[in-house]
Amino acid sequence: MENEMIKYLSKHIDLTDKLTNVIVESTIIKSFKKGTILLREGELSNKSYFVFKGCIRSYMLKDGEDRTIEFYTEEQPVSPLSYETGVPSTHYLECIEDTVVSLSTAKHEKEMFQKYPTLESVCRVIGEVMMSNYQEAFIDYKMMTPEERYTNLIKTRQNLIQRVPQYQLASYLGIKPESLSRIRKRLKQK
Amino acid sequence: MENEMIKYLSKHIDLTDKLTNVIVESTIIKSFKKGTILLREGELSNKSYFVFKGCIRSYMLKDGEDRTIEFYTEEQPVSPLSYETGVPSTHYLECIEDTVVSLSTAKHEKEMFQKYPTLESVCRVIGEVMMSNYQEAFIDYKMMTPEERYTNLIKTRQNLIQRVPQYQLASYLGIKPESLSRIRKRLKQK
DNA sequence: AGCATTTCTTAACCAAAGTCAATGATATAC
DNA sequence: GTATATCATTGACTTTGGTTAAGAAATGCT
Repeated sequence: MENEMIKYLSKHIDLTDKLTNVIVESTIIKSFKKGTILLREGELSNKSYFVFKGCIRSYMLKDGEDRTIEFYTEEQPVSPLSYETGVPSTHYLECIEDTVVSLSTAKHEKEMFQKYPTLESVCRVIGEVMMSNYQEAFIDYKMMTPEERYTNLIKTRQNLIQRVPQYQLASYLGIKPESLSRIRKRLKQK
Repeated sequence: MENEMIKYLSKHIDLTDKLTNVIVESTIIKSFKKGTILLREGELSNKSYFVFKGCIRSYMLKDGEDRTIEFYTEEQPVSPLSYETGVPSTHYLECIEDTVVSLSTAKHEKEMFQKYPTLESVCRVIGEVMMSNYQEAFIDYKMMTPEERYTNLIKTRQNLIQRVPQYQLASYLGIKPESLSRIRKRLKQK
């Protein structure tokens, strides 16, 4: 399991053997059953995750409605906003499949950063890459129509479409389930 | 001018006097005339900016149309995606007013990080806060209708509405100028 | 397996944004 | 200061998504 995490980190920076060991040894692995809520609205989080297997969905309630913010699947890091800012969470984190993650706490992370400054560099770089990805996702969202967003999702995250219920996909795409149904119908006719 | 930058950094972390001095001394200040293009599609950028005065607009061309991604005004940092990733830029950076910025290059930044590791901490923390803000902006965008986005903009960035031409605002809100016109009309009637 | 619940699709109708085209209003250039 | 560009508004019409309600399909539970 840890190997996947090292593989992920290595994509962004050259890890020394020593650092690799430190990471592997201090990694805590946890499993959660489908349906487990990892974080609720109003709660503080001091945990961040790295998904090895399964899927975590982040969503919020607006006007009583469930709106998906993001799906985190294999090899994706999950760091709740309130992890960084200390502000109570506005959104939920839910395992929508049986999920295996590694877990890290803010305290533990801080200690590690002090012991191994290169690790902080790693995290800064990764943070910046995540930031870039996020910016790009936002831009894409803004530039595309719902239909384009759906066809784009088919291209970029084909597996999500199989794994995730339509109504969650719909809210992820910023539309109602009925509209997603219509879009699918429209596309079939082409 | 540098004071504003120190003020901004201090919001996120306690700066030592020494670090403050280092930052002030190594700051390069530049002025650009309205209309100056700082970065073009396809170019690589190794520069990041911090806006003291004026406004930088980032936009891209999609189907020959000019779509605004973001407006950067006083006290906002601007770091092009390609600054981090080394990938040619997909978007433009344009000064839509006479603009004064501080400038930092990737090379200079790297040197500074090696000399002053705390500075890297500062940047990591700021990066994470920016990431949070960005995530939140994205979520807001997804959760709101165009009309809500416009009224929200009035609340949060009133000055933008005065400074920026309607058609740029429209593309920033993800709609056509005609629709923004209609939204404004609708709101007046209330 | 059989029943209940949840999720997905369809249809009719409404509201809002896109499109196209024309007209006013502002800026900008000369 | 006037001519010219650009930008903003308006109107008629189209397209697409939201809403509501119904029924079909899938899933869960005992």
